[in-house]
Amino acid sequence: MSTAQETVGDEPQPWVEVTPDAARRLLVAAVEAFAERGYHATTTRDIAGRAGMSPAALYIHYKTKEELLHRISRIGHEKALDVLRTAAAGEGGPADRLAEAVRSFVRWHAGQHTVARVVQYELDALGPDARAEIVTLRRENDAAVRGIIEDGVAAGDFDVPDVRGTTIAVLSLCIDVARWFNVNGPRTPDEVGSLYADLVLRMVGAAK
Amino acid sequence: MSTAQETVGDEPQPWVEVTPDAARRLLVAAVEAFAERGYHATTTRDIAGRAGMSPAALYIHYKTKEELLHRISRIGHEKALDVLRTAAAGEGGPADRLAEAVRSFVRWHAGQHTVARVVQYELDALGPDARAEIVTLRRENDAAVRGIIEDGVAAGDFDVPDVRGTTIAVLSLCIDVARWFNVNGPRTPDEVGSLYADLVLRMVGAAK
DNA sequence: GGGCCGACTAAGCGCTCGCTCACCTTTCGG
DNA sequence: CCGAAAGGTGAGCGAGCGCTTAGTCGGCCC
Repeated sequence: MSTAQETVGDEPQPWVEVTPDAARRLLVAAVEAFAERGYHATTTRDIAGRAGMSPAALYIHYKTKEELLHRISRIGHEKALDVLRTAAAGEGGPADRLAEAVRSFVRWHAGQHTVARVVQYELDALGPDARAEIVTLRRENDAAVRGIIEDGVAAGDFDVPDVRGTTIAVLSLCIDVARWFNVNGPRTPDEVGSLYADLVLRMVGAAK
Repeated sequence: MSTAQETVGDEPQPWVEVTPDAARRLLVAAVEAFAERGYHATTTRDIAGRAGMSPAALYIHYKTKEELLHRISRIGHEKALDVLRTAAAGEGGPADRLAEAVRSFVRWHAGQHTVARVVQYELDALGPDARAEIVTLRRENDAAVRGIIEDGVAAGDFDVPDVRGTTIAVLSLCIDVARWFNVNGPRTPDEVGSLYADLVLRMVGAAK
């Protein structure tokens, strides 16, 4: 998944797998619109307009407005999960791996906060089938983080009385970055990632 | 604000200040509907129906659908802020006060997660004036938490390299409880509150 | 008992929504 | 040079939206 050429300069271009070009432009426009106003407040006319096309053009590439959201959600979740798993599978002890996982997961949620907002907060607008699929992906996030924490506890590096609860808290902390992060704020995604990695190591009682 | 009789049995009835009775029933119905489906996906017919009234009845008590959201947001924020401030002004050292603040703030967000969800995630549906008013209330949350952390640092009880960043993280952690908390899940609001109080004390490096 | 006033409803207005359809261009293999 | 396929447009349909209006009903003061 990360093998494709996905960056141009230092700006991530996470939609190269969406073809043809018009379909990608529509999808990028939808991400912007959904993140700004929410799924239900966004009109198909608005999406098409941002992509420089007529309202009818949307229906050549997508069956419904909901399909757009579904595609965005699936791709977004897969990207985030990929980022998390790569870090979780890295070298070093549990503390290093947890720190790196949090750092990169947070960096993604801050840097891609428009996508992340759509992915995290518009889930309920999906129908039952699509929602079920996304929920499955989400559980894998949980499993990845819990795995590292369990490793740390087993190795005696962490002191965590409630592994499941702490896992939820760590993920919740990272995900909520998408809600409050502001591009014009004082912090870069990198800085937030480092701060949060430090905070999470404290939460799990990582030995210095 | 907390002087009124606001509990019946052990269930909070946070809307006693809304009169007359029909206006309160509409507001409670709106909270349920907004929390379930989101503001934009909720229709005035749905709200009125849940309150057992005709669609037109809504407009006798509220000028617009947005006024309903505004009222809910303001009251909800005031309640949460009240809970937080009461704990922050309590006795004991910074660690005790921070733990109690987190415990009760989290308990509120879990127990009242329908209200909290509306309050936290539907802010953008408000017009500029109403939003500005709510943002002001939110900053007071921030100030309350930051105050305790600064006290702890000054007293030498906490070890916090980045006070502002840590404040954001602590509040973010508490607020996000409203998103994931599930009444049918394994944890009570009390249990989540205690878990989170412990995690936050670790985040600020509170001396044992 | 009569008149008034606040609470509520049935009906529906004007509008915008998601989506469709008839038609127009461009591209390209044979 | 032709015909089909792919990608696009302008106009507009049916539905459902937020909200209004005209009128009904019941309680209350004189």
